[in-house]
Amino acid sequence: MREQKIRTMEDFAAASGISRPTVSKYFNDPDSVRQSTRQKIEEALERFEYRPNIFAMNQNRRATKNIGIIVPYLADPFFAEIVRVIERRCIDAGFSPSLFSSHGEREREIDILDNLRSLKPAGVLLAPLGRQSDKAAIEAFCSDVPTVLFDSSIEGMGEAFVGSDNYSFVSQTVEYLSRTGDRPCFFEMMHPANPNANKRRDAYLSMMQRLQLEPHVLRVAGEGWGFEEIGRQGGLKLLAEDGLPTNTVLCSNDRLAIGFLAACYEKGVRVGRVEGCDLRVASHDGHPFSQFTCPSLTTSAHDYAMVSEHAVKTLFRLIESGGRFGKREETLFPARLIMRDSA
Amino acid sequence: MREQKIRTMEDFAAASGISRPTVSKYFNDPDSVRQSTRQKIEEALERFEYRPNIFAMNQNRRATKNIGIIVPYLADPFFAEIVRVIERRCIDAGFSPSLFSSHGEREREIDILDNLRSLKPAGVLLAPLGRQSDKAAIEAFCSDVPTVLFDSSIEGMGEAFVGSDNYSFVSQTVEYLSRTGDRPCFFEMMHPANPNANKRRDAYLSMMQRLQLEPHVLRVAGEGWGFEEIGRQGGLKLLAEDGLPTNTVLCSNDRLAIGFLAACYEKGVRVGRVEGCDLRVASHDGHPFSQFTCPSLTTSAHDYAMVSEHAVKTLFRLIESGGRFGKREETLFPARLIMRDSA
DNA sequence: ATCAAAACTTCACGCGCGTAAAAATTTATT
DNA sequence: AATAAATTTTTACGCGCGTGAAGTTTTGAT
Repeated sequence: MREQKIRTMEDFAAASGISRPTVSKYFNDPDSVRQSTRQKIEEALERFEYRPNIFAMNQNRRATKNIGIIVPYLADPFFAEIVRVIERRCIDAGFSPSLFSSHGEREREIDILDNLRSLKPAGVLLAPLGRQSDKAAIEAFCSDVPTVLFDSSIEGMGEAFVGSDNYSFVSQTVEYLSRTGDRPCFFEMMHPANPNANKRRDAYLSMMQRLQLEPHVLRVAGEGWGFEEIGRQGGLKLLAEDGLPTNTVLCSNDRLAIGFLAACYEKGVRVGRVEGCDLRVASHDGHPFSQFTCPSLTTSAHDYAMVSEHAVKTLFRLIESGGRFGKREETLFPARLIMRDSA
Repeated sequence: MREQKIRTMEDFAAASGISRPTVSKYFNDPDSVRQSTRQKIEEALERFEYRPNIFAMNQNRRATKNIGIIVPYLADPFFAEIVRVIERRCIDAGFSPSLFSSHGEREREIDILDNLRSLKPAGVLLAPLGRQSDKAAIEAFCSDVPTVLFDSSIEGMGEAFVGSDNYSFVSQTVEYLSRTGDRPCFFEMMHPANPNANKRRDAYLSMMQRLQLEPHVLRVAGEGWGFEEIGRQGGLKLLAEDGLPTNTVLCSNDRLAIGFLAACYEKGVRVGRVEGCDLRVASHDGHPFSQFTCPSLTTSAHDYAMVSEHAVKTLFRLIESGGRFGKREETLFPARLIMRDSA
């Protein structure tokens, strides 16, 4: 009983008995039309299953409903989890999220920003590569497109930053470890990809000072995003050289710790907090896999839900404010210590 | 010294001294214009950094240059790795890939297909959820949009399927395990999310028969995409009940094995192939994390590179063929056994 | 130099929809 | 019932580009 093929908004407007400009208004914001006409349109929508041409829409709209999501490294389940939450919120708010991963490559990040620009997004959630990022490119992008940074901050860029408080991570682990056993030494990469790593080291040093303990930073070779392998190689080297100053190792992040634990296992070093163990290992992030390491990893976890939730809310607020905040906002969420078997 | 603002292709054509239709032709395919004009355009392109409006382009083109990539579960690094390769190939071929993850949810997959339709993609690479997928929705989608399935096949859908040969996985692990030790029992989920799991079980049974060994399938409770936890819980239960008929466990996939290994560690069961070990554990997939388990996991690995490469090539061929093949193609790549410490 | 093929230019239309302005209608307020 | 306010309809234009037709120029082979 379908009258005729509905192809354009013109057709659909005729079929629903509403003028096209009003229908257009409805699709832009269903609440902007009178309740009764909204009902009529939605009835017709069920009868004819028409969808406006997305390209024609975006060509003419002042602002699109697109939202860009950029993460540095999708093979890290940490980001996959955050993306899942963010996508859902965007869709629920009537936006179309587009997901991009820099895959740890500087050039990819630049290209993504470039392509995203032509999508004329209403806003962008950007977790930058960090040290590898082309600062100038990001700065230029942020001045063109309303952008909220998350996970890893770059000084002064974006209208807002939402992330975790690195000091909170480290203070909890250091406090816990030093209270329940030997003082922790800090295990990290020589050239961290991410500014969070630097903040964590600083936090470690300051905490140790506060507790009047001698700090010890172990920096292992390796670059790039293959953290596990770097942690493993570094661990093997340290264990072979007997290079651990204490029997408690605090890793900068969980992926490094996963590699370090693998090294310990290979070398027959028993990790744990119970009697008979040689070493305690703890870490930071609350990585999805941290509960399946051997032994399960004691770690200080991001508040994933809060970070992603707040990042999205901030972006929505930014969009509503016309793309600019008066001054850059910075929100940090505290971590939550998860005590498991490794320390 | 920038003469004036270049906003439209009209402006750019004037600035480059080429007519707009020819410029348009160039952007559609740079090789479709004479070498000398191509050069002129590209010179102007550097001077003026103009980019055509993507929405106006796509609105009028017969076929867009968009390619959709859909994966069932992005938190699995397996897919993240495949996506990385596929994206790169698409970009190099002049396409714009859009990435979507169903995040293990049936409704998300349906929505993605729905949204993707209005992007009028030239082609789609789809790794379906599997058992949870809405078969009718996928079938309808495939009949509208040129689609190549990968990773997990659905009988008869899509113009082609590219994946790994499950029999190859299992035959290698079973052969190796039974040759070097006790016969393997097969560890899997009660209700696998993915048809590959069924094929692997069948392959196990047939291999065991061929080798004249008694098969033993252990099916543990659990649904959804949290394989590690399912493997862990199942492992704990089996170990507590002393429910293992042999001292060799072959897991259906690596994520299950990661959980199973965690259970073994918790229970103090020593896994490995060397003397003094209680149990051997092997698995399938070649998961990026499988080398960091404790002990490192012996597994039969996908040929990631070949699968992603061939999937992309097949899609390109499909697009060039006008979106239809005469008959459905199915390409399976063999696995490669990676011997590590767990078995 | 000749000529056909290839490539380009000019001209023109249309894609599907956003949006502005003015007129007509409905709703809310007193 | 009268009036103001809110909403919708009518009308019309334009977004930036793809594409076709017809005419002109360039190319490359003879």
